[in-house]
Amino acid sequence: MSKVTLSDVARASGVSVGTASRAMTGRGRVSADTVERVRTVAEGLGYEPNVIGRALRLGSSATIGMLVPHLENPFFADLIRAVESELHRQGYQLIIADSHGDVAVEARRLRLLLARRVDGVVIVPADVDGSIPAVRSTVEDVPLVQVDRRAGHDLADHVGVDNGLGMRLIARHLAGLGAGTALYIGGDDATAPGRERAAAFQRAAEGEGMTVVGTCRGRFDFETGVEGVRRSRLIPDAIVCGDDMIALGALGQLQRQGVRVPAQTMVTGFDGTVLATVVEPTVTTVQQPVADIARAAIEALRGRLERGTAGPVAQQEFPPSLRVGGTTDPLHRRD
Amino acid sequence: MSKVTLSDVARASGVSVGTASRAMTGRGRVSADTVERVRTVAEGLGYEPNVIGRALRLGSSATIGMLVPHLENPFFADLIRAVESELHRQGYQLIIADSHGDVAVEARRLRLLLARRVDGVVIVPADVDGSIPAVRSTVEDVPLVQVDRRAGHDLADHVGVDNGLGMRLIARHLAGLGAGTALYIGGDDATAPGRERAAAFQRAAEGEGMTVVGTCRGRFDFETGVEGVRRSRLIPDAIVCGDDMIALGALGQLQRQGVRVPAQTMVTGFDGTVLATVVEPTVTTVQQPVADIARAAIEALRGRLERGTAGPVAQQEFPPSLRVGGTTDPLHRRD
DNA sequence: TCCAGATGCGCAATCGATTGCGCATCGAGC
DNA sequence: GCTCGATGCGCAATCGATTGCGCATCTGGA
Repeated sequence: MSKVTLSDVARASGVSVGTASRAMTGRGRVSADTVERVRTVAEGLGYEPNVIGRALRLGSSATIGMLVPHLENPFFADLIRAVESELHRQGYQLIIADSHGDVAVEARRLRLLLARRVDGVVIVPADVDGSIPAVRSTVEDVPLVQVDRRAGHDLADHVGVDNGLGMRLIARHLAGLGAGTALYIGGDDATAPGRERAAAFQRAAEGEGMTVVGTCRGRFDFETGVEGVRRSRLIPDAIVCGDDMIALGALGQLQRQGVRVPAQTMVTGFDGTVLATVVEPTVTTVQQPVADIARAAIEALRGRLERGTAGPVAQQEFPPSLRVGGTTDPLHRRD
Repeated sequence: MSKVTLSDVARASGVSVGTASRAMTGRGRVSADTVERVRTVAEGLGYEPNVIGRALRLGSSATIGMLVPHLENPFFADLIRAVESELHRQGYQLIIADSHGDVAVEARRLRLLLARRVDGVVIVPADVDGSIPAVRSTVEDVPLVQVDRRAGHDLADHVGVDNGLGMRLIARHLAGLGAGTALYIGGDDATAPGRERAAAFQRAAEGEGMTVVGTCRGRFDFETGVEGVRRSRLIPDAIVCGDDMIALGALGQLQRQGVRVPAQTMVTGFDGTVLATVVEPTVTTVQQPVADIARAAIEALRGRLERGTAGPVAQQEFPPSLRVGGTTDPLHRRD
């Protein structure tokens, strides 16, 4: 079936391989007659061009590699989905790999992607510092764009969300509901969003006259949320979390401890994943503009593909929006 | 960097390309001396073999393609992770693709994987009937193993979970807690697990003397769980769900309607994903032996890689286990 | 009728790695 | 000293598709 090669098509059409190639691609001088004949034969034989052969000759594979730290994080699944649909619109394919949040694995996967001659790389770096060498060496060879997270500072193009705005939206919302004290549970300094969101909420809270009564930082996962609540002596007016996974962990632990949400304390997440909608009460969160981010990332990649990998590093941040859920519902605020 | 080719290495080592190749692979007759010299030079130049060139020559790429219907379903993320780690242990790479549950997309993605000359395919077919043509034509060209879901019946190797046992575990557990009536909310007949689990629970419930007072079938997602609860007039002793996503939807809707779980009704899921642990109460579920399934799938694939794609179709089912959570906690059964 | 230019197509090189074949060299045995 | 076998390595073909070059044919204009 898929073992039909161009030379089979050529033989069956009575032309040379070169002519058959020209007929299929439409490039070069071939008669309209021949084009039609060859294409008909190709169709009849079920010919599918061998991507490997073409890639070897052209030095490009019409393929982009994408590397994320945790496939099981729904936010990254959303990102992948958005990037994939954007790429397919442009005739590219996507190879997905998972670094398991491990810098060494990440470096290995990057090398494998390069050996596979991907035309470009979309990466969510595992660690803001630890990923620097891998990103730096990759960016010399192939167009690369960082999404969401970032390694180093001006290492390579980056597309993300405006974390400052996101946290201001949260702080304003909470303050508007009368919150005066807040606990922050978020990602640690190993990732750029971890750093930025923590700092951004601190500033935003101050701007709104709220007091941050505690902070807990760890990985972006449920356990961090659970731990953050467990360690906290007092229950503040609001618990602001660095992402939705943490928020779910925190919410669950609060409920286990018999704390009513939003009556006794409010909870917020970040990312706007489906997770925030599957619990009761649903979680107020910051909706990331995933489609915009994906589109901008691909555009940056294509720009470098066409204009060369040199050129100044570009950083883009898209504005998120607030998605209000039951965890900050004023109607149940004090029942 | 990665533009170093074998001929560069050969030139720098003062040998021919052929000898350099033999030195790197270790196959063929080369002196230990030359091997060491060439490898040192290769290392120094940062040589990475070009997978494309090698794949073209060898007709194989040391790569397996994996196609799942919904990347955002944590169960499939678990499966991918398990398959990937098993493959890496054996020196293979994994290309992941998402069919979005669409049979047409699935067929296209399969063709692209074949054009990319993957050595084998691991697939979770989107539809038990609709996926038949795509699976049938793929299985002629390349080793293929179906995981979790299945297309047709004896079309290709399949590795999954013993749905019958899973549902018997659930039924026995619920009956042991005194449940006499149950509502079943699960996947529809578009997937094999959807069919099997529904039928299996029906049988298992009868076996335990329970009455199935209602059934709601749809896609494996949150909405189905929400709908199932919303449509149900009465609240039975237990609500048994076809997977964890449905269970979360059902649980959330119950809580919105003010029904206390497990006090007024119990809820169970299926798959044993992390989802079941992030809500309060945590969900009782059937833990799939994901690692066993992945290992068996790869073993089946390798078997066909070595012994040819012919041979009888093999079907394997692994026994799951019960993971008890708060949704069936007897201590809070009647408070 | 003849020539210039255009058109159609085959030939062969090319991408990078692998491998069968054959030549040259070396050592051992007689 | 000669032969035989083993060993080391280079040559060139090969995988499949693309493309520059050049030959042959055709067309139109003078």
